[in-house]
Amino acid sequence: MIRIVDVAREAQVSVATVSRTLNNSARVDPVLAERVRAAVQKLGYRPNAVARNLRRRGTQVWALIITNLNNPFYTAVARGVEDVASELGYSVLLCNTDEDQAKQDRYLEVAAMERVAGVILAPRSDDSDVSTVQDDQIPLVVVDRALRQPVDFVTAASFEGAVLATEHLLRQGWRRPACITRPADTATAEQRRLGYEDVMRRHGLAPVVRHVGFHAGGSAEMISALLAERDAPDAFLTIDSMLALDVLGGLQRAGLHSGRDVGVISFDDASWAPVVDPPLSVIAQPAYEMGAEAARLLARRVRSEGPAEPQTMIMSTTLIVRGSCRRPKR
Amino acid sequence: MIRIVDVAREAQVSVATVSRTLNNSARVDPVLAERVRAAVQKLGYRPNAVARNLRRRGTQVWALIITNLNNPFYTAVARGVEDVASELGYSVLLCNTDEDQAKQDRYLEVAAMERVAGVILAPRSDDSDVSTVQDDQIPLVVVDRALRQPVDFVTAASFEGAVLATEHLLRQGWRRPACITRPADTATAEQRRLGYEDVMRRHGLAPVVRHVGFHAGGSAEMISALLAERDAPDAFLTIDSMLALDVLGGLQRAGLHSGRDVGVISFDDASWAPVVDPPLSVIAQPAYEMGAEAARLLARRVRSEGPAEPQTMIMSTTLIVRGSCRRPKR
DNA sequence: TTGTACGCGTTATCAG
DNA sequence: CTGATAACGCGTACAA
Repeated sequence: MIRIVDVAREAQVSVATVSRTLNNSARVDPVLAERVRAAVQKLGYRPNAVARNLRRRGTQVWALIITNLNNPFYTAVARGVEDVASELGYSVLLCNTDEDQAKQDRYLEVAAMERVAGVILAPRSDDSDVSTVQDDQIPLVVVDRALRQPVDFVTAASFEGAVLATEHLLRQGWRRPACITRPADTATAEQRRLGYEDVMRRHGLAPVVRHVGFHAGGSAEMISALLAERDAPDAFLTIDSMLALDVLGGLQRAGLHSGRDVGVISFDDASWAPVVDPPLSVIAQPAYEMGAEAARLLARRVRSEGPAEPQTMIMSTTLIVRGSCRRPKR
Repeated sequence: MIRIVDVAREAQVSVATVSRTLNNSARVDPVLAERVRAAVQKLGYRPNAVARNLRRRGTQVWALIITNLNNPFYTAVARGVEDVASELGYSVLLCNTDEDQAKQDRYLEVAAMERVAGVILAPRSDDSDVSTVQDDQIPLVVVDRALRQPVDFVTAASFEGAVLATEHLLRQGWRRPACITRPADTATAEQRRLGYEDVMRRHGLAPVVRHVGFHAGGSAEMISALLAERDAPDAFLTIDSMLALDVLGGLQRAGLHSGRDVGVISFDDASWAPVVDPPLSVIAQPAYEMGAEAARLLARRVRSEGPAEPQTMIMSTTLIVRGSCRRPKR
């Protein structure tokens, strides 16, 4: 490996001068600077970031910890984070917890040990423990799912989105919409369920709620069973696009058609939503922008800018009406 | 920040003993070891990975550089890599190049500077420059898309998959299948096109090929135009699932139905494939396993095991027949 | 403006 | 088995 001293020797200057030219950290005689650059070129020198980080007592790396890389919502968030990060000169350590609390804890531990400059976390549960990074004063921005404790937080208006969706369903004439959601310790899912139940209550209707674990496998049976009940739901609100897929599959097996026999609406505007038949109505979240905003907020924290109190940023959701909620007159 | 010396003082031992107990690198008197562990606990000590990496002259981090985080194929690969990595005690630096050669080069540079232990790369083009990591002797495994030069490489049988797909189309009675593919410097896309053309030629049919750039926007128009031609294709083979979405959208706008008016088959078994109407036939790649195998191969390279010559691993693809290729008798 | 020398926090070597 | 100490490669006071 070729070190800074090698460059210094080649350029006939001191290591300090090499360091200074490479980091523009002080004025350097243009002649020497040129010699340094030539030597760097000639030797193919590449600064050792590890040593630099040790000396600087800090890295240029962020950790982004999400629960499911297969969820297009999170990959969109990740792209938002990544774009802003690379713009600002940070690298992103992307960690996938698989909705596993233990894995999440391990990643937080790794982040702390690697002395990352900041962490963006989509927590598994609303009482996830984040003391690992907090104790080390590592800036943390929570994204998507709220934590019980006050922290910097970027999310979408889940409750309102669910209200929008449920009201749209009822407006079309569906009377027994069900809400397919995720475990109750998932903040976002819970907000959506509450929004749904709120509308149902106001309309004097009985909520029908089903919770589906993340490591599915059972949701297909659950949906088929639900469809076979005596007072089966006549519509569905699913709180993420993977659950929408499950419901669509269930309808298919039952020989039912959305936009005709049942209404379907889901959170997240997946890329396939406009292409299924009929196209799926959705509550879209600005996923990419959420990631980008979380990143910008983190950047401010890393630079210790802005107010000290935790910031919360709630981005609005959009109802996109397609065909899957239609209810023909009968 | 709390350092190893603080622990040593608290436990009334030397730093060497602390280090040894924490790394199990040598026998330590159980009594002292217990005192160390107690001190670690009490002080909340967490080893500084940056310092460790400097001293050990190496990290426990891999870089995974892919072209598009939104492509479910690559997220599946990433999961495979990540699972094996975390099993083996490595962290993964996930980088998204957005099909941008310059971004890819920057990430390779970052990987080299961060002294990652290894790199897994899905290159933008078949003549991407990987000398940045090769010069520094950083083990490299290329995944999915081949490079012109010999390197460790894990991929799926693209040519054969395309042959399978095209023959299936013809078997159903379609006579003018078109191939919608990606730029010709994308090794995998090119293999698929060649497989398609090979079958067409053997059947004495004229190939119809369209290349679509990655930053789409134009593919919708292209497909609509293609559909409007005099001798419009009566079937489509798309080489990835995003192109399939484009084709399905085009058919929808043209009022055509797959599995009736046209046949459609695509590479990659996306999660939505079984749910569109009719369900989409596909050539499935073992994406997760490809990632896992690439990771295992990289792990061997990092440990300098196995033969020195570049290894190539070609995993087989599977034709999954659903409804989208059906051709009713007329 | 330049160079020398020390320290960042660990691990590994070498005496004891 | 333990402890003192020299690296690891870089950035930056401080002195020149």
